[in-house]
Amino acid sequence: MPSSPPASVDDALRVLTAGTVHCIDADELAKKLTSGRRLRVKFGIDPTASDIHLGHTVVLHKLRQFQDLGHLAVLIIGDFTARVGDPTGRSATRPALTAAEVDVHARTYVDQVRSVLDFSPDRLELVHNADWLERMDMADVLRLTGRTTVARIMERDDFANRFRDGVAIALSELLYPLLQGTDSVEVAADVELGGTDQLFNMLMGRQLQNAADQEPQVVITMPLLEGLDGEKKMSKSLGNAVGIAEAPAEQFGKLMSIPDQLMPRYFALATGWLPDQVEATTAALADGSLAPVAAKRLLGRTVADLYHGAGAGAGAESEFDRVFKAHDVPSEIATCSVARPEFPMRLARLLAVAGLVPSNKEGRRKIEQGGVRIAGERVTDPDLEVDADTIDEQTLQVGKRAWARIQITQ
RNA sequence: GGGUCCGUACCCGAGAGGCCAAAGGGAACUGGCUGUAAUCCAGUUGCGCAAGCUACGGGGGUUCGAAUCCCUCCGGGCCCA
Repeated sequence: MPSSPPASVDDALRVLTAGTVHCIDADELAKKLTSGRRLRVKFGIDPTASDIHLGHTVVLHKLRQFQDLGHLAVLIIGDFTARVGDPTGRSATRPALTAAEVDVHARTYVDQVRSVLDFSPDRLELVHNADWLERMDMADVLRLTGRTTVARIMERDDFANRFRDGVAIALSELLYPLLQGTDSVEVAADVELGGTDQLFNMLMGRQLQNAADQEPQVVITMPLLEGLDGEKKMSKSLGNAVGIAEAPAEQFGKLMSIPDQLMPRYFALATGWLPDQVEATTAALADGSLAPVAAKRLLGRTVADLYHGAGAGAGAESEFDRVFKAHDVPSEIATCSVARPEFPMRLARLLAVAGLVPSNKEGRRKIEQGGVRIAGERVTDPDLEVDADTIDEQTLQVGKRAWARIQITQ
């Protein structure tokens, strides 16, 4: 994936600023790069959830680009801040997590980050912000909170909106930007990366670094990637996310379902590609030399390869064709064992027993809607009863994506 | 401390004693079409084979009948101090 390091500062700048929304500011970044120093590039994550999806990788890929250019990624696990809860984008106070929950999340998180970042010791520093935040006493807190004003904090949209709409804001949430800023001082960050929603917090880092007589960090924000619906930002709770730990076939299929106009965005933000490749692909798509369906397949393969190794994408693609073009059953489907005395049984119920539908009633509905097949043959009678011998070793299908093979026991 | 408002299905949200298994939207699901698990169009969406059962924050009450009225508890918002 990474090419050889660009020779000049200009080349580096071009790569590093590609796809960014803010870079505050570019001149400072150029100066830092010109110094020839290995820059300390901070990225903080709060382990409030453990699954990383493509939305999270947008910033991670940018961080990787810094690493590939010889800089040091300073990955901050926000084990302390996770307990406060980042108010960003929240319309309500985040539920507090226990230290134990945070710890579990942090471990899985780091495991998944390995697939994007370079974990060589000279390219990555991993720290936990509880190491310094937990040690602060009341005097430290007063000193810290004295560095900004209520008006300044309330400028943040999240806070302003919630205040205006009469939604609760916990006092601790107001402190969040200060904590994140403190992290920047502690790790002496040269650059901080984050999503656009982090702009305010990251700028607070500059302010605090100034106060601590440090050279302020360059703040770089990346866009928030839209989810599969193409509307809302990708988030697991909205159900529009592609997890990086998901099976390749799942990733491929999900990516095939994104709206066409979203493809350039995903190429730019979710593939880890360098600007040249992104531009070439996007241009080909625009001038018609790359068909939309081919581009989407390329996207799906690229992402699957990225997280499951080269070849995973091709495998996912052929499986996809098998199931959705040839309407064949998948190469591997779950087997469901049912005891012989249970039969004869209504098919609607069997579907529920096999876990293909949540209830008998739903099974009946699916049959009425023409969504149920036995061994490829559509079933139309919602009251159909099946007996053990005819159903043994047969494949049941509900809709386009759910199968089970029935096996009779005893 | 005082006042006041709110809590409805996966989410948002209407309903203000019976016509309420509960409008509408989102979401999801099924079918048709297709380059796709896209778009578009149509349909479905508590459980039960059924009689029926459970459900509108929890508990209790009024009533022939309660999501709707009363009491109480829990959770939350705002205002005044």
